[in-house]
Amino acid sequence: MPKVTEGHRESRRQAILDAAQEVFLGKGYQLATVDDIATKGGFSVGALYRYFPTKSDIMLTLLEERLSRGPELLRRLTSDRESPWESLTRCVDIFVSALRVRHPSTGRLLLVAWGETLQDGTVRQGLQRRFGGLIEYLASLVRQGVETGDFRRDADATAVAAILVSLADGVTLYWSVGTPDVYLHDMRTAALQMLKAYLKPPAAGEEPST
Amino acid sequence: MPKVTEGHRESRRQAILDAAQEVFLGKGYQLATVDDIATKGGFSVGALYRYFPTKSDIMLTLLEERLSRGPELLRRLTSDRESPWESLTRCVDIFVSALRVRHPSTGRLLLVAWGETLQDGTVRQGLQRRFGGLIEYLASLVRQGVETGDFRRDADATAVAAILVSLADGVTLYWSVGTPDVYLHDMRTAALQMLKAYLKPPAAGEEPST
Amino acid sequence: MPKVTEGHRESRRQAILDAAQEVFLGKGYQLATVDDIATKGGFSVGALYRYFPTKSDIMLTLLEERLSRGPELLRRLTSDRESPWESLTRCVDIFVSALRVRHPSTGRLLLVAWGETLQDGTVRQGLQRRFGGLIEYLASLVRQGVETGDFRRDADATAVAAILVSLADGVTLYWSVGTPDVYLHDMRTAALQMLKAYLKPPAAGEEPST
Amino acid sequence: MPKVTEGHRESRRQAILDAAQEVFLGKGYQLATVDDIATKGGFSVGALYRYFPTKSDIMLTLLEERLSRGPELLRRLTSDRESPWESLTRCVDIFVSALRVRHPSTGRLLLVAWGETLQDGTVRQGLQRRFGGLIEYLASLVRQGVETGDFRRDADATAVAAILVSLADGVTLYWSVGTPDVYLHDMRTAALQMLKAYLKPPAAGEEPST
DNA sequence: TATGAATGAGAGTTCATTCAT
DNA sequence: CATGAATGAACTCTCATTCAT
Repeated sequence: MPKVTEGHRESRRQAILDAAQEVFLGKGYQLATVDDIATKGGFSVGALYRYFPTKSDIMLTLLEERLSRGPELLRRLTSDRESPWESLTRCVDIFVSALRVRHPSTGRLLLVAWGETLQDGTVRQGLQRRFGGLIEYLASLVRQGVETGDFRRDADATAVAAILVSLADGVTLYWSVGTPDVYLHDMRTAALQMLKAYLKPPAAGEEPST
Repeated sequence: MPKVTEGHRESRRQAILDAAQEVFLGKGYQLATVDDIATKGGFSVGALYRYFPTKSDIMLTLLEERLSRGPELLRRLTSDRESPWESLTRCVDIFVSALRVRHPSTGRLLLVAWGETLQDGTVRQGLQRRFGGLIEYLASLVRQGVETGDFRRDADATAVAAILVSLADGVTLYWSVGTPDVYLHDMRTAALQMLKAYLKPPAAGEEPST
Repeated sequence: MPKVTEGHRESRRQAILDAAQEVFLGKGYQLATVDDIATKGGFSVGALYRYFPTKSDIMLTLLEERLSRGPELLRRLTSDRESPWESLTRCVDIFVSALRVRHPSTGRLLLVAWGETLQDGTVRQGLQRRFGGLIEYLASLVRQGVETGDFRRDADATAVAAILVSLADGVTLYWSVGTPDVYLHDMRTAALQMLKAYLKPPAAGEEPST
Repeated sequence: MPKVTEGHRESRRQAILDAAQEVFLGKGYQLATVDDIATKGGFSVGALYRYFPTKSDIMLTLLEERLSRGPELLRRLTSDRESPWESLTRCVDIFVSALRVRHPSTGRLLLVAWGETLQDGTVRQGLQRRFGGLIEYLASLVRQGVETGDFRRDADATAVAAILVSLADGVTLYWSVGTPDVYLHDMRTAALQMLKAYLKPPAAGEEPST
């Protein structure tokens, strides 16, 4: 029977993760010190070490709990009854709104993770698993469209999916870093147009969606 | 007339940059020590500091000399007399072959640079400038195609360019890290097909390029 | 009348000492943590601090209650009516059997205590008091033998006693640490022979004991 | 070709060992901090780490270079042409004078080493090897005396040697800690008398050596 | 000029002790 | 009374940078 409720413990854990994320977003993982995190969160270093055995584990947990959930999240938000094309569109929109308003910090977190990729194999694998998960889902959507006859018969589902994910991550990086000339709205439009032009070639004359 | 010829000095400088790059690619910037670099290159730390005032400057120089040259390189390799579409295709091919055989290490260098983005504003600006340069050139190609009537009239040149560059960088990251399911050849084909379908909507029946 | 019986309190105290001793024997005093002790004993750190004000006090108590009792114990076990020589022999035998079967852990405890000697004056004094107590008793036995004419007249009681105790402690250390070539039985025999040869020089031919 | 002479490097190394020894003697290994050592020696922590990879290595080196040389030292100082009995006497005298005037700090070093015995297997093995070395030499002296007929035929060489070494170490500990009632001179006399009475039983009347 | 030993601030982590529950 | 989460000073070790030789 724990002295402190499980809920308390969990909220504390989240507070640490919040503080850590905030600090990491500011100066990256390597330059962030454990003291920074403790100070930001308003607790002592010792407290932090009751919840995570090493600084690295905090990063890994962040990656697992706040970054790698992407694929399943996307699945949940789109798998209602809608056409594959609508689902794809929704995915793109979810991505854009997540980046812009919903979870802008998650974008920066991805940046932090990429930064650790060379020095920490676990981070690398985490990112790769996330990539795999996203690919898989998007490819399944494309394949579905091919099967229903909505999409061109020779569409390369995996390649398209890989392109979308790579593009999304590339955009995320530049956006997270405040690059000028990254106009999410315009890029969304153009990307969807390209996708549509490829997947649904105009048998008859169709005007592109906005 | 300097005691040591300018040529000698420059070759030494390049040796340092080579050693540094090699080390950075291996463990990232933060974890690489100045001793690592000196050891790898076979010179003393002191020597190193005669050429670069700080460790950070080495990184910055690498970024400037080996990463930011991208735009002008692309320009040089494509601005012969060819159609905008041929140029775009060439750009994609150059990218793929650079990643795969020509300068695979440059891909990893980009990864290193992204990692430093959060902690070093200069690196961030370097990447953004590179982005801007690439965008500008690619957008100009698109605009040219629109003007010549090769491409659809309402094509959003900037958005398409931004998409291509973001995609390229996204692919570079995943590729540099050895992610499975990143098949450059298939992605190249699909991307070109999408691009063509968008820019050159089939007035008549055309088969996609390989 | 205390809420908790004095007996309960005492048994708890002993449980703590037991746990502490076990942990100390394993990794020494400095490396043993208070948590180690609490975990080993199955109680909380807080509980521990209700019985002992500091970690150091546990060590000191162990020293006092389980190490410094040596002299009086020896006294009790030998002061029956027997000749001084028999008493000395008994002392040696008690020592050997204590080391080997009775209280082998006490030997290791002595080792722990010696380790703390440099950093803790109280431990040092405890060991010295113990030394003094043992010396005093053994010397009294020798003196007694001299008075009764059993032992050579010019025997240096204090020196012999100091030799015996130093020897015993030296043996204890090496034995507790599992040193090869420490054969207790052979050493006992040889030591007694030397002692006898010195204290009871053969007026006539006598064969050595054991 | 080293920039700094090998001699310089070695003297620096010794300076570190000296400082470390001094600090260890004062507060033991565990409580001594690396800063203590650096401060005592007048150099920076960093310098220290150029010569020894860890704090523990300093201790180990001290053990190896300043403690484990005992056996060979003893050998060198006694193996001239003299009778086994003279050699044994010399050993005892060397021990006493080393303790008292020659290398009193080595005695304390032994104490430090004993303290680390429980937490560091390498230290333990070092002490055991030293023990073995001493035993071996002393036992060989005894055996020699038996062979030449100087000593009693049934003398147990190993046991006697083990007794002498254990006794010496026991005495060293108590002496190093400033225990009252440890009179080296009297103990030396009594010990030699006991040894002689045992090894050279008076066939004819002999008076004991001083 | 080149060298690499030296510096020392600062990193991650531990743990004796306290105290709200 | 018991608990065990929290504290934070102190520890060992690293590494960018300097500078005597």
